[in-house]
Amino acid sequence: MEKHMLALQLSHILGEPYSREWVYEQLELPKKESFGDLAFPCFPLAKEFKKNPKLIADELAEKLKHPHITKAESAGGYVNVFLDQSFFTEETLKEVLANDRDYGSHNFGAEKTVVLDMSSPNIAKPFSMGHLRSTIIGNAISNLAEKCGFETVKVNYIGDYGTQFGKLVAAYHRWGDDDAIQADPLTELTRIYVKFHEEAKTDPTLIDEGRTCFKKLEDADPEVLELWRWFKDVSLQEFDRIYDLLGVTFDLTRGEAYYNDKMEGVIKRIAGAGLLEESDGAQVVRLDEQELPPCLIRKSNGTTTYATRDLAAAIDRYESFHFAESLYLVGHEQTLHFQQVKYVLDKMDLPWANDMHHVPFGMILKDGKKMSTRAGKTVLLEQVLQEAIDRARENIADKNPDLKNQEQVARQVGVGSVIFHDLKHDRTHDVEFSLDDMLSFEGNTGPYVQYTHVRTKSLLKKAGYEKEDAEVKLVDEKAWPLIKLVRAFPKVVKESYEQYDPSRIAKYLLDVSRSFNHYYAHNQILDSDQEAGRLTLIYSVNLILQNGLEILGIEAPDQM
RNA sequence: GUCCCAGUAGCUCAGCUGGAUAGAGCAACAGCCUUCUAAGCUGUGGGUCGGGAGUUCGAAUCUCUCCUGGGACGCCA
Repeated sequence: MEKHMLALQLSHILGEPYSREWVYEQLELPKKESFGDLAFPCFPLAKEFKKNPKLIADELAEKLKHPHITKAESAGGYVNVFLDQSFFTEETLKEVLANDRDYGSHNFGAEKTVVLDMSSPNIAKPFSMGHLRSTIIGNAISNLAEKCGFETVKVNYIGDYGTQFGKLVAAYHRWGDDDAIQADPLTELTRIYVKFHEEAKTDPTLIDEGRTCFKKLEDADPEVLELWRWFKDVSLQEFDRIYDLLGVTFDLTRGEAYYNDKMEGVIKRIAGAGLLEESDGAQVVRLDEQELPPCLIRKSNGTTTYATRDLAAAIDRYESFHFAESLYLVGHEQTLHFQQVKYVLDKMDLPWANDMHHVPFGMILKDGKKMSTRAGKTVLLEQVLQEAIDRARENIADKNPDLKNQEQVARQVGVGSVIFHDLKHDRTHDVEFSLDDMLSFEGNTGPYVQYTHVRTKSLLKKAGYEKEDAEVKLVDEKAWPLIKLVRAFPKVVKESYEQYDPSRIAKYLLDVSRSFNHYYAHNQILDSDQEAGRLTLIYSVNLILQNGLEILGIEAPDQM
């Protein structure tokens, strides 16, 4: 609101050709506290006025008068504006108290549904760090969507189909060991899957054998079907353990195989729309106008592809949920695939195809290279989580040995550090895997934010703070940077959702934490002359940290 | 070969869709616990924003080009 206010004032002074909107776009947040709270650069005006920007700034600063602006000064071609701190402090604290737990929420998503395709691990393969990104980012975006008023449907689209399972079955026929699979399913299944690919290097007939086995699966051969079910069951059990640890739930867990009997119908629809063409014995949809390679619908041996299944799934999702947005939390490397799927639906005259968005993310690299199951080069998420929890436990024993619920807090902090580490990075960038980095509890980390939350909680508890007798008046120059951050929260939530970018929340929480800790270290809060007002500020910070961590899917313990 | 993405401090990353002296954290070094949890705070050192050209009042940010790394490019998903 202060930005609109200033834009209006400046536009008024400048006159007709300079609209409020234009001025609003020009306004910036100064980089330094000493430059005030808002700044208007005068360089664009210099040319038109044929005047030195400094002179323009001088004049504007002189003319700018408003009850809620305490000072306007000209510096380096800018008009630096200082806001009335006590007025805006009071406004901010009132706003927080009025909304309380809903502070930062919006309702522009009301009556609309967002479907998220997330996590989507492949059965018979270990849950890797790569799946973590999809799970964690998807979960956070889902939480953001709910903050904005949307209904969400989280779908775990399990990879339980395709030639890879033919290969797995073929591998099982050769080297399968039932006892070993019972004992440690994913490890054993991965072992024979890796072995299959190694052997296939010298014996290419194995690949055909795999394809044949998949064909049998698609034709519902009882023996193959039985194996497939078994692999699937044991895998899902393993995945559930991890979802429990992460605290992530789904509204729908559905495998690709679910769409098996819907394939022919979809293919008929595509053909009916006159899109299907024969090519090298396979059936494809050409996407020449989009300058994309054709989308493969049916392979030459008659089996379907994952594109076909994604098409069937997309149609099914629309018919089930009539989504406003359908998001796919899937790695960067599948960008082309989702473009193809979208265009095929578009060509089928399904207008909602435009509401589908691939939300890509970068890969987790090991020594600068992609980690691949086939090469047996993956880092297992569960081991990482356990290691994180162990380190958190050691920390507690060292720093707060009398803490109650140590095991629970160790879990919250350990898991929180892993989740936060993932979410603080720009979604689309690749990240180099580093255990030490991920399990660090100092600096820009999840535990740092959690610890800050604990501090606010502890202050409120000690003071016996009650929201009912909150004081919204606070004159405290030192608190101003923190107040400004509190003010920004709703906007950060909105932008974070619109950009599908949880890292904005993570970075914001670090800013809030840093600002709070600085304030905390330099100002007495309890038993100070403005204790009541300061506590309301602490309450606001507490609310934001708790809310923000919740959005990221991280728990906030009261003590640690 | 074609297309896409990235390159910022020793390391990991920010940099708000073109603006003021490019910022955090880690690591290193030096301080701060008889006061609200030291998982914290304060300070120091550390940069040719991959190279080059262009656009303009102004470029880490936009355009072009080159270098480097990564990814994708119908019968894997």
